[in-house]
Amino acid sequence: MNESDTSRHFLRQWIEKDVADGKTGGKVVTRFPPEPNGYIHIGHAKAVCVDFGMAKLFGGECHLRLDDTNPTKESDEYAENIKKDINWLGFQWSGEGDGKEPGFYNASNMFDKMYEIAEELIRRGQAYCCNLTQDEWKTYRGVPEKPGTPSPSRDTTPERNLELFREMRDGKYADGEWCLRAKIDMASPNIHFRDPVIYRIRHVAHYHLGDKWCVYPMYDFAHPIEDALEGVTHSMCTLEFEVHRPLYDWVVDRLDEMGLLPVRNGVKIRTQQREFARLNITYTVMSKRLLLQLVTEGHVDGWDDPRMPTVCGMRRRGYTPGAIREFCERVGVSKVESESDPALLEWCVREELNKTAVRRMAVLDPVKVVIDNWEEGSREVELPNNPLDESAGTRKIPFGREIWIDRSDFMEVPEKKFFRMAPGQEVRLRGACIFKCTGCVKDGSGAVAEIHGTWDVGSWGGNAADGRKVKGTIHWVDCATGVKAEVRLYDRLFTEKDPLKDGPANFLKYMNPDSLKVVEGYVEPALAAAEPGARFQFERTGYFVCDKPLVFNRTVTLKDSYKPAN
RNA sequence: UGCCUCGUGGUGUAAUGGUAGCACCGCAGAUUCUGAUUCUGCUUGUUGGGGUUCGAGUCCCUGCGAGGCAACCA
Repeated sequence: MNESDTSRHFLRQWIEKDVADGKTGGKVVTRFPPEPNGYIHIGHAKAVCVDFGMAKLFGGECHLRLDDTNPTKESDEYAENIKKDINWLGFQWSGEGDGKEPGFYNASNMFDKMYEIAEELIRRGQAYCCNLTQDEWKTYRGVPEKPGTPSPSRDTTPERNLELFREMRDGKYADGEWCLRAKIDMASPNIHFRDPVIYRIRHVAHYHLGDKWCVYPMYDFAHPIEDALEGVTHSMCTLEFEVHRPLYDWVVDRLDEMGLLPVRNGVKIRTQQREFARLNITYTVMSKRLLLQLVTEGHVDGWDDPRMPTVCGMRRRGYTPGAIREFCERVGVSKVESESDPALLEWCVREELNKTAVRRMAVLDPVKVVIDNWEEGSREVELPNNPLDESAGTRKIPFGREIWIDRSDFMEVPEKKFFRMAPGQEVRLRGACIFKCTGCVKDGSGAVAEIHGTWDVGSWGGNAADGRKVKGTIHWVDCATGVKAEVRLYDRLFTEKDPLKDGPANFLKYMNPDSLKVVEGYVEPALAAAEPGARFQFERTGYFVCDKPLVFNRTVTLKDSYKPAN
């Protein structure tokens, strides 16, 4: 799918019109503005695809901006990993940048400017310092149905406000003692217009600027300034910010009055915000807070646990950047809050891996088969690395008298339409020969310990000399040369479609106890050389990625239309 | 309840006043040395009621339902 085929969703039409109307000054500029307070997940990946995707579609640029205006939760570890994950997804920020790195910005690098703008607002009588406590303010702000009450400080003179604000900046006051409010409209039905806080005191070191500041701007003040001053034309965010848009526009209006809006090719660039629905996926949670809880309480092995919906987790699970992008493309962009089916994600990754992943044989639940009429020694089977891609070549696999097969490929008493191994029934051993089971021996507990049978000596390579058909083909690993490997079988993290149905405090009870099964199996010799990150299809089983030598993580199973007869 | 937003098959998404389409899921069949892939076919939909119009998923009114906002978080 190329750009021109992508959906003409409402954001795209919005930008198209602005371009046609000449509002962009010849360049569409978007931005992806994560707060470095956690790892990005598949939900952010959708935003990344939208923000970077729209810029690319219109030949513009997308800035990566770390929205680091709240020092209490942010860190460099998060910042670095966010950059790594975006790159891995296949995107590169571009544009001028606010330092050495093109396209890269920190909101915090604009703190000086924001502070100046705040002072200017004070001078113009559009902001004032307020020392109401948060509890008091609740009462003053009131409820949406009725107008609020003005703060007693609302009419302080600009001179006095300037003095107070500078004292705030200089550390004269404790956290929460004073704050700076925009002076807008205490009667507005939109709560965000009732004199919102735009600066608060935080005696906390910033991960990036150290203790340079003890006052920090609020999102509603900082974000439009960042967008406007960076020359962003189209600022896309999620639905919950819709109510903030009038405030966003208010700030941009003030910048306009101050003559601070940038001009490109003679066109004044006025940033605009639009909102789209965030991505939700059933059987998982997407909130950073809850993901953090899973990590810190040890319910998973870390942010990159392959069961996590984080980008780094999905990477370890074996998902490809292309599959994730395809998924984001296919779920589309709209304003309807919806829940996507994980089946679509799985389809996307199978779709890609089917074309690209190298085939190997692995037996995950081994039981031994002895070929009683086998001559001594071993032979070699040659199989394509990928039957869909001749250029992938072939490999040779040793085959001998004793092989492992999967326990589920044998039934002592076969049900109808069981095309695999069963006494008296012929089955093809993939690439090798036709085999007829003669019986099995059992251990003390009654479990099958060893299967016996004979091979059709005229069928080497897999086809019978007389041309008779064999319905079933199963995979195998040669006992003499097969290699032991650890395989992690992952399943969905939650058993409930909506793990939050009883509220975020109770989601843990819906965790899937079988979300991880570790098994030891045998894999064909070629897999001993697999390097971390290499992806394979284990034939008839699923797609797997090498986590470390001889350890494989299951990305997704193969589709399986075999249904056991009740 | 004040304001804002949104309702199209099971799920996601098109149709921008003119034949309700696509994809995933599901089901059935064909092919197959992976019960995979591939191919073919099928089931299922415009939130209710009024109105405007030759014609309404689309425009208007009114119900109903869902979500958001009321942090010195983003």
